[in-house]
Amino acid sequence: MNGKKVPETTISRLFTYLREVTELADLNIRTISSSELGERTNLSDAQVRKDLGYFGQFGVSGSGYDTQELKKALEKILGKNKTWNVAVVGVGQLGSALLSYSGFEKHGLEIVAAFDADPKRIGKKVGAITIQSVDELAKTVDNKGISIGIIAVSADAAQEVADKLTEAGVSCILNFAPVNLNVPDRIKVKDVDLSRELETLSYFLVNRK
Amino acid sequence: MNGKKVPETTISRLFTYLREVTELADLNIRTISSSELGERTNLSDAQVRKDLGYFGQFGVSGSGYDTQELKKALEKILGKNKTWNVAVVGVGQLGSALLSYSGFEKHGLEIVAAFDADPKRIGKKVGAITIQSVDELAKTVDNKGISIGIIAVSADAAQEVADKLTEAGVSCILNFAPVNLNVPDRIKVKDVDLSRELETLSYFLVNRK
DNA sequence: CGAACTTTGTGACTTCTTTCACAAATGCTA
DNA sequence: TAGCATTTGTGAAAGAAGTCACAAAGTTCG
Repeated sequence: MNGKKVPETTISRLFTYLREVTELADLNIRTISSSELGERTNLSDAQVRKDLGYFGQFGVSGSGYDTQELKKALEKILGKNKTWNVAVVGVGQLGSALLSYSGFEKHGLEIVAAFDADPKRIGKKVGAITIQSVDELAKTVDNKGISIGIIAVSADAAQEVADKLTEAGVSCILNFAPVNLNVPDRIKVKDVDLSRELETLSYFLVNRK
Repeated sequence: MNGKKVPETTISRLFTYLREVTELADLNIRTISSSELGERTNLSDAQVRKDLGYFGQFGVSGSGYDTQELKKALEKILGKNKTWNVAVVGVGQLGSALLSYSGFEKHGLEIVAAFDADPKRIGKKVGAITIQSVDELAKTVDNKGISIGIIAVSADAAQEVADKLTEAGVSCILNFAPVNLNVPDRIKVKDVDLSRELETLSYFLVNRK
């Protein structure tokens, strides 16, 4: 990788490139040009080349990119070969759904702990995970080497949970609560807010021609 | 609204302003300055003023914004006072969850139809909705005045569903499938891709200092 | 081997978004 | 009412992201 800051949108597109080259590699297609890859992902050829250019030179003039090689390079860049431990805080409707969601593994994330404040829930099991009291959060994050915390509590409680996760030492927070969390810069917060998406749709409907 | 194009990020922030002023108005706080509002939403005062500036002049020099007024203005801008009819296509795990998700109403969206390709599912009821064959999509979209289609099918089938929704005449598509949909410009597509969010987290973990 | 063709990698340019900074407007106090 | 303090609204400047366009590198084929 050269020195320049990589836009987050680039990272996001890298995953779509990875999907495509994986498919192509499986079909035994050996090479693909930036323009073909762009066509398949609805992006311009220049965009594809620029995005890849942040991380090195993967292509060959005249023939394009080797699908196998590009696949491997992207997997490495994107950390697809690593796994991370995850804690879910809040085991209500959403939290429970996340605990039984099978998609995490596929992305190298493993839920290894779950916390709730409600005494009625503490001690119960969801799959292989026993719900713990939030008081045990710091200890467990440390013991189990948890680097990602998922906030699946109500908006009211979210900041408090974020503080606890921060103090416990996680690196990332995936926040499902519709609030702006205040955390130190070193912590990456990713907001997932279906409400916001829905709201944006309705704005579009009101203001379309 | 003046003539300039409004960035989508501005729209998104408008919703956070609305949340704040709603809370403030409920607490009987009469006015708020752009800097206070910025502090509460982790944004700069200039950003707040610029965002609001796209839609008119809502503030008063020297004292700031009237919370009640700003709330009403934002609700109007954002279409909070309207409702829209929604169709869900694909009634698997995700589709079923969406059908029983209570959050849509709160945002002025009402699910009025559900479709699936699987004959075993057609005719069954989920809540008040009877699952229909996708063959009836066009007719139903027209009859019920559906303007939003939600794609909750597998990646393979998503483009085909998008084509059908487009032809049927919806204005927006909320896409839960991890693919890039090709649709005409007049149609607004909103991708919701939890996988992508998760993947981005793992990139961050790999590349943090 | 050489000419014609393809495709990359990357600076320059353009467009979009955010921040700065200040005149103008209003509120507050004596 | 005068003067000081706030705060808005908005052009201008800065910064970020995306597009263009072309030299350089590599491929293909007679």
